[in-house]
This record gives sequence, structure tokens and C-alpha cells, in this order.
Amino acid sequence: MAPASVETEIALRHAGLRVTETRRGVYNALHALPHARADEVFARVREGLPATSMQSVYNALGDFVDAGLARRIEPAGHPGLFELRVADNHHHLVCRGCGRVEDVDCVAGAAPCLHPQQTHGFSVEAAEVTFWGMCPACAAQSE
Amino acid sequence: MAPASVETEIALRHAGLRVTETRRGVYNALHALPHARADEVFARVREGLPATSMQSVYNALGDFVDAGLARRIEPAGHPGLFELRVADNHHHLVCRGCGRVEDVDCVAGAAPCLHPQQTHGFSVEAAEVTFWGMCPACAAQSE
DNA sequence: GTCGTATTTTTGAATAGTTCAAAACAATGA
DNA sequence: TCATTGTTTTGAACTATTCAAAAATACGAC
Repeated sequence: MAPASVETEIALRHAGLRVTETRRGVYNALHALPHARADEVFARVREGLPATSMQSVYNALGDFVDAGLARRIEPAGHPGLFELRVADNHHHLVCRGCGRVEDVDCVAGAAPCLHPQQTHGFSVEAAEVTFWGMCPACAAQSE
Repeated sequence: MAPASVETEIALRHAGLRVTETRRGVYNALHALPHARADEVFARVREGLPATSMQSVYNALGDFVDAGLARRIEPAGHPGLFELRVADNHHHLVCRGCGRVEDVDCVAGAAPCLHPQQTHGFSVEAAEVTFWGMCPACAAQSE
């Protein structure tokens, strides 16, 4: 269900962002579409706010990411996807056929959940895991 | 050291590819630059073959990937990188500062080396792990 | 409530990285 | 050496995203 208007407002303010119609719309779109591309968010926002520009959606999404309200993921070969689930360290399962993305819980919970065999002198902050496979629909189709 | 001309030729033929100057050049460039962008490969190839076009480099890189001779990786926020190390399942460590990429051995060796907590009905083929951190040079600079 | 300021949105253009398509050219097997 | 098929060149197109300036708006102070 869509978050109550008040909740959206609180979330935005808490992140230090001004509350605008565009941002409300983008936040609610992300709530409804948990791994959405910018253009999908745009389409969704326009249902309620037909005057909104693509640029504003990019602005809002960028602001959300900067404020820690949203996360941007970018599976190889796909445009960026945005998600509101930022509180925990989780991973993603991506379909090679259609690009469908699902969340996968992390066993460890906190980053970095895995540690590299070699560090090459780097300080390692996070381990991003992307599982690649075939979703049921694409598997059925490729028989 | 650069592979002997014969070795490059054998590798190409073995992958089912015709041997051309461009492909030799691209193969040798990848050998010298283990995680190179297309434009870096292009620059390197042009040192020896000044008439080569960017498009040919993209063609060759794409052909290599299709033939299983090379792999394309795409760390979020960076253009695609190409590597010849395809025989084993290994991972990558990427610097958030400069984008420098290093290989990290996989403990398991074979894909998928990790198994997701939830599969959502997907058949999982591989687990791609990207470690994010700061390389020594960037860490020193941000003090 | 009104006002002023800083922020946001709009508009329109620009960019990077990559792919498409057709014609000229070259590698390989016969 | 020739014919065929695959490769390279040329030039354009495309997608996802970012930049920049002007108009509009949210919010704190009064």
C-alpha cells in the first residue's frame, strides 16, 4: 500500500529535504515499484502529476540517494534502478532474460558481509553481490 | 610480457575467430591492460595500427566476449571493462576514488560460488561479487 | 499572513558510451 | 587464384544521464 501522505512527508523532512509534490510523487512511486528505472518512476509520477519533467525525477532520485533515502543499483547491461530499502545490507538476484530484480537477504546483515582473499592494500567498505539467473517466466519461455 | 604472435593467433583461432590485425592488436592490448576500457584498448591498438577505428575495437571486444575469449565487467558508475581472465571464477575490488580495479580470487573456484538466501524461483547461474573500497593512493589523498 | 531567500523545477541542450547499418575490404577454404 | 563469408570502415543514431539558466516554489523570519 502507498505510504500515508504524512509518512512520506516525515521521511523527506527527516532526510533534510524540502517537501515538494515531485518528491512526494517520486517517493510513492519507489514505494510501489521497488526496483524501478528512472523512466518507470517518471511514468508513475506523471499519473498523478502530469506536468512533471524527467529532469525533476532525476533530480529527486539523485537527492534521495545523496540523502541516504534511496539507493541506486546498476546491474551490468541495465540502466540504473532505485530502491528505498536502504536500512540493511542486502543483495540482488537479476534475471538474464528480462532484467527482473529481486532482493536477497544478506546472511551477515552488516557491510562488508564478505571479505576478499586479497586486498591489494585497499580499505574495503562493502561487498556487493549480484546473483545472475533465469526467472521462472524466462526459463519457461526458453524451453 | 606481450604474448608471442603465434600464441595470440592460436588463441583467436581456438575461439573460432579469423585472425586479423585488429584482433591481434586488441588481444595484445587486453594482455597489457588487464581491466581496460574500450577507449584505452583503442588508444593502445592505435600505437601499432594507427588506422584502426573505434568501431573495430568494439567489434573485436564484442566478438571476444561472445567467443568466451574475454569477459566484460561493468562496475556501477563506470564504463565497461574487458579482461582476458575467463578461465576461473574470480571477483573484483574497485576503488571508489579512481575506479582502479583489481582481481580477487574466489574461494570456491566454480560458479556460483555463493548461494542466495532466497531464489524467488530463479535458477541461479552465478554470483558476481564486487568489493568496494579505497585504493592506497586515493586513501592517502583524502586525508 | 507576507516577504525574502535558498532550493527546486522547468526547459532545452549537451554529453559519454555504445550500437546500428551499409559499403569497402580481407581472411580462409576450395 | 577465386569465391565466399566474415571483418573493418564510415558515418549516423541511440539511450541513459547530466549540465545550465531562468522561472517557480517551500519554508523560516518577521
